[in-house]
Amino acid sequence: MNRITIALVDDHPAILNGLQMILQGFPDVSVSGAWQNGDQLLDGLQAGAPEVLFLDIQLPGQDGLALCRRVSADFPDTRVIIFTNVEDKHTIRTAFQNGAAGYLLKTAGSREIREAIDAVHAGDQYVHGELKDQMFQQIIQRKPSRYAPSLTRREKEILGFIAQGSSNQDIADKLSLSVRTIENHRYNLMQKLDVKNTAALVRKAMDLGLAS
Amino acid sequence: MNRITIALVDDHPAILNGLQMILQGFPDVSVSGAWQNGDQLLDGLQAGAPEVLFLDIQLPGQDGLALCRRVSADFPDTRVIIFTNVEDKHTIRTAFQNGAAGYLLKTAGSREIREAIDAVHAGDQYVHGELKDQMFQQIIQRKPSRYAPSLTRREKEILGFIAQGSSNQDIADKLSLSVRTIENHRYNLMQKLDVKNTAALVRKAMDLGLAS
DNA sequence: TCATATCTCCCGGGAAACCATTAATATTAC
DNA sequence: GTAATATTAATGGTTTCCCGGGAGATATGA
Repeated sequence: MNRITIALVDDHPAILNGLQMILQGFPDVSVSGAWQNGDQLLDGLQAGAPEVLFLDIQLPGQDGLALCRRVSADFPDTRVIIFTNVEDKHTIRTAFQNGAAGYLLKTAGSREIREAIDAVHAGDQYVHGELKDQMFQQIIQRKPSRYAPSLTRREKEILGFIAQGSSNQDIADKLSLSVRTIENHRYNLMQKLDVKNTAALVRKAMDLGLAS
Repeated sequence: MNRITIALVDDHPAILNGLQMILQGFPDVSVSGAWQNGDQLLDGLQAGAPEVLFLDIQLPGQDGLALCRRVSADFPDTRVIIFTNVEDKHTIRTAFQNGAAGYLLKTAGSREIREAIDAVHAGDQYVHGELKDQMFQQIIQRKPSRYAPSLTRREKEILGFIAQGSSNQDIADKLSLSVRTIENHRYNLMQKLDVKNTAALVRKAMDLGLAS
């Protein structure tokens, strides 16, 4: 019988081992490689590409998504499952755009790993149920992400105006405040959200669900 | 043994009958009402509220979501499952904001109906898997809106950098171009998107799906 | 009530973005 | 191979934002 060949990439040896352990529990699966970074992966693939590749995208000094793209392009028969803790919309979207076939959070258990392997091996897309739930919750109750810093009422209000494209002067007029005050709030907002200009502020506010 | 009391509202007799048929297949469930519009529902509830209510929100001449809100407020012990074909984000969001406990598409089979009943009866939220999948697909394959003006390759590239929070200088360095050139592209972008500052540019780009 | 957080407003200088136009090259497309 | 579009870049002036500090007023809550 043909066993499904699987390879793994993760910079944490513990996770690499843990995942390997789970996979060894599947009789029809054989692990053909377990690497800790992109270079090892690319080397290893020369010796033969696996049918399924578990890829962490938070690798030190490397862009895991670019790696995914490269592997998908160079080894079209290899189905890549992103195996990570990253769960923001943008990363997920980019992953699939870069050729990923599946997306699993590291909270996944043996059962979900099994489902993911079977799905992608059959040519389907697989998405972790937990992830779908989270996305759904984000859609239905536009609540700020739990990673969002807490903003004061005034700050939220002003952030809303900024995200709508109002200038400081506009906001000052609308709220009957001094432009200086708005400038200051804006400055504080950038501090709290850890960004250095308006573009990044708007972007991050939207990503975190702080602006509609 | 206490059977779960369930009532139904749908303006199509066929669906009403079909759903009732499925529910009769569950031994621990008893259908306490089957109505064709909101008025009948409100009358019927006077005689005793069910534990679970299947509610279509496309009722002739009535706002099904408002009905959902009213029932949820007046009969807090009744768990409402929206049973409909409507699957747009806004409707779904409003449904849950109006007190819905579950959301099922009419494509649901006996098994999903069973799951939905059990989930909401246990106090959990239930969302049709098909719906979650569709929402997820919307998120990951975001194509530019058809209302988006056409941007040149360079413009898209630069818009991407701007949305990430890069300054003109940053972008100029990365692309080995003059800051003047970037300024110019940025200006053209604002013209094309009809906005007057960076904040609005980023916002609009995201709304139109031009920036990930 | 007293402390802490928030909101308001100020200064001032430097940096960046905004605006409108022109124009020389590249690239495509027909 | 010419016409249309895209890309690059410039001028030069205007406006807005960015930054970091301080300081009084006003809530809010333990």
